[in-house]
Amino acid sequence: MDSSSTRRQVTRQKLYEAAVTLIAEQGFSSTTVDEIAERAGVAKGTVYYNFKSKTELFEELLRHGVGLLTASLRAAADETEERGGTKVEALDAMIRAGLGFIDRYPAFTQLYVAELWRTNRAWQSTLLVVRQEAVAVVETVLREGVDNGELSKEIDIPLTAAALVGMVLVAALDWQAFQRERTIDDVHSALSLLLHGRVSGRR
Amino acid sequence: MDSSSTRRQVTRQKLYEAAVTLIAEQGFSSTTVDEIAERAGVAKGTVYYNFKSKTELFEELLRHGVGLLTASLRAAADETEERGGTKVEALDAMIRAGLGFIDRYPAFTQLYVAELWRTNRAWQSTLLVVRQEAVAVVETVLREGVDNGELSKEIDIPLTAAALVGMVLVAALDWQAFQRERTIDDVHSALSLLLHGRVSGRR
DNA sequence: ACTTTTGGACTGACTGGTCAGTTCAAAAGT
DNA sequence: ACTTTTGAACTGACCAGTCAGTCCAAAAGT
Repeated sequence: MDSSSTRRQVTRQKLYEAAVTLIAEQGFSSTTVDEIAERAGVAKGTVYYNFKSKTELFEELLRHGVGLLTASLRAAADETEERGGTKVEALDAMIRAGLGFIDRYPAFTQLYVAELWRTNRAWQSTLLVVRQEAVAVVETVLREGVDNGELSKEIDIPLTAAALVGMVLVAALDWQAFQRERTIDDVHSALSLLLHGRVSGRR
Repeated sequence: MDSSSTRRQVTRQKLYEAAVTLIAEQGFSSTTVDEIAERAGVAKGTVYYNFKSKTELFEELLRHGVGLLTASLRAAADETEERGGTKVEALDAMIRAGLGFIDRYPAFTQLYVAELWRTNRAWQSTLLVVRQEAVAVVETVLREGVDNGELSKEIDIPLTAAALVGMVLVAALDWQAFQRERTIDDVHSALSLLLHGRVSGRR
């Protein structure tokens, strides 16, 4: 993460890690600052020395995590681009990147989904910005695909982007929570089949 | 349940309605029983006369809501069956039914998604049962479709069911939260296009 | 070399408020 | 007669945020 490994950075990182799992399991409100501090192996005061409030800690956590996700999606898209792949291939690569992210940071994903559609919460505006960054990456690829004729002009870009993201998110969380025995490749090919429209039996 | 007393049922219904919107907005832990009672226009004592605890109220809410959803999905599937429609048509009808449900009970959907993948919570077992009921309806249709050759034998039924449910859920929540101007038909056709594999530009 | 000062990082007991759940006598509803 | 609801007061656990003080390594002073 942050290259300048000052003492402070190390502490913040420990706090992120402690907070993300606790909040994913219990939700924001029923996770106490004492718990976070204890899990991070740090005194409660340290939390407040490093963050203005419990909410601010959480918001920075969100920014941090979504930053990692969008970076990973963009990398997948760019890499396909460089290889001269099609846009559908880019989408496929992004699905895989998304699954990889969720596999590596399941707690973060859980927490993100749980908070995303809540209204009236302190961090709504942060979430909105951060969501748009992630969805925009998918929308861009869809738009390019429509422009070069590879994708149907009929598609509704924002809605399709949302549906694709949702498909990946929910399938992956379900996999993590209820179907642990599957491999990431199982999940990827199930989603790939849907993306390529090969669910109905023709061919 | 106790079909005897109508008065009690009315009170419980008012409490469900109050609780569902408040919890969807704020989450379970930061919603107080006093708030729920006030919004329902009922005394606090009444809450505890009708439910053992705040948690129990919430669990019954979950059961109640998912009951409505599965009933609506099953109705859509059965109706298509009776009309002699194909399985893909049944899936399409279920997507529409799902969207209709989310449109009618957005708060419930929000709350369900927020809680579904949490681990270590009091009501986890309730959620697990209730989730399985809903997903099973989709899995059944997929299985029948594979059996009669209408759907590809390649598909992984549990994963595809999860992905389809996720697609609908997330697209609909996004629609409700961020793209209110769209109609339910916009959303339905975007999802339908995906289901039929007509995203790639061929015809 | 040696003492002293500085300041960033951390500590943990404490405070003030909040909230689930209880109690109960009286009223309302059926 | 009986079930259900009311309303308001009360308890005790719990928790976000505070703050006076500790720790320590490196800089400054002698």
